[in-house]
Amino acid sequence: MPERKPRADAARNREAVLEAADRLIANRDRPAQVTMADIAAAAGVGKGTLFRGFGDRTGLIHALFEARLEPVRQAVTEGPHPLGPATPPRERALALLDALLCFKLDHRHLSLALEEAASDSPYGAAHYDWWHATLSGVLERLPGFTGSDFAAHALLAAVRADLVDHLAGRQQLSRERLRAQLADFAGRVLGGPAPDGATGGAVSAGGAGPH
Amino acid sequence: MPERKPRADAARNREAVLEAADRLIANRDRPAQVTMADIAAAAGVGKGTLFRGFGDRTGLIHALFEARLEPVRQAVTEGPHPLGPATPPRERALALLDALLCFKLDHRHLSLALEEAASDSPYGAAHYDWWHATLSGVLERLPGFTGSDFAAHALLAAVRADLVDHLAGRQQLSRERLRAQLADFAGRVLGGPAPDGATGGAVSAGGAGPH
DNA sequence: GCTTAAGCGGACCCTCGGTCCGTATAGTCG
DNA sequence: CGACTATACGGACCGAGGGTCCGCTTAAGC
Repeated sequence: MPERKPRADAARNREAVLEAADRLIANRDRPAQVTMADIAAAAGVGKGTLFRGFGDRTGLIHALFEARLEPVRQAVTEGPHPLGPATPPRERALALLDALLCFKLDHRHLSLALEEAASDSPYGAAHYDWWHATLSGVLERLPGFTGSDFAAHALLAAVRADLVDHLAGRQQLSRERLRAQLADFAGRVLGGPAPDGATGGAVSAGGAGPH
Repeated sequence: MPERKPRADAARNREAVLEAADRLIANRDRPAQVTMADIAAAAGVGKGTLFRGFGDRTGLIHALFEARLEPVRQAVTEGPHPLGPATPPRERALALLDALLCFKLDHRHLSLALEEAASDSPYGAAHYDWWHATLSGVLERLPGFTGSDFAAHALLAAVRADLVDHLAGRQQLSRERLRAQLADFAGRVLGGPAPDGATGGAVSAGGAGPH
């Protein structure tokens, strides 16, 4: 295959851009306020470099999001107990949702930016499909559970970035309270026995986790 | 109060603009493709008239949405059986969600436009607060139901325009199938007895309803 | 060191939301 | 019915921001 490895300065610049974008988005409170020119300036590169490396604004945000999400994804596909594949379905579904919620709380602005940058809504973005497939697959393994496809969509909708932002930011709902509410809600959807405690999921990298 | 009634031509133009916007949004498949200039041209007025009458793009879409939603709102606040206030909580909650889903299906592009036009996410828009307050209030009357505030948010998230659009449009899920799935999901959240049939809610105006 | 192609960057372009102000007219009063 | 004025019209204009282009720079192989 024609995979050519990029020049050293290109790689360095790519990192600088991602880092600058992350910082800018995290600091301004409306992600739309961060312009491509801002990012280029903050990273110390020209606009051309941004667009050559990422295609367009959506591509840049997407790449950044993907990079930050990677640890969580890893924890889900091959990680240890609560998130990993060995966990029994009910508990794992709750852990997945909790981890996703924590991630969105920890990367509030970035997640928000991703949703509003998505040219055609979050749906159709690769990472959404992945979450949906994963969650849906887990639900399917719950004995007697039906409609797992729609249920997965609906549960994921409950942790959408703008809703999370609205509740945590505008309405000052604390992290713990939010997690508890979500667990309560999800538990009801999954049916079966009430959980005997907090789910405690979430990966440590990037600050995600109970905090 | 200084409520002056508008000049006749102003009122006529206002209607023309709403009508043109509705038509354009419904026909193009990405609402963002419809520009303010397009709408002005289609309505046979100048851009100035648009902005004078509605403030900005968000205001225009909002006004249009509000106008189309009015019948549903009416049916909820003072209408007859399934949607009206006299209905027992569980059934009414299901009817509300079903009506909202039907509305979003019937006004897919408009709802989509509203969500992506909202300067700061759907949350914080007046109509969302109204739906949330209403649904949350209904849930509260369910005996033994807890966390109705969050549950209302989560349930409303399940019928967000872009998700509905994704399922109905991109994934070709039929109207009836979608309604059944939602009813199933919501039923699980509400707990209690399984419903004995379709909820059948939705107002007739504007084409909303079982179809 | 020399060559070369990968990479750089910022001037430039275009679209689109939003503004402004000179002109036209609906509504009113004598 | 004609004059007067507040209201509204509309399109030229503006600024911002995403995205492009091309002459210059420089890393990397020989």
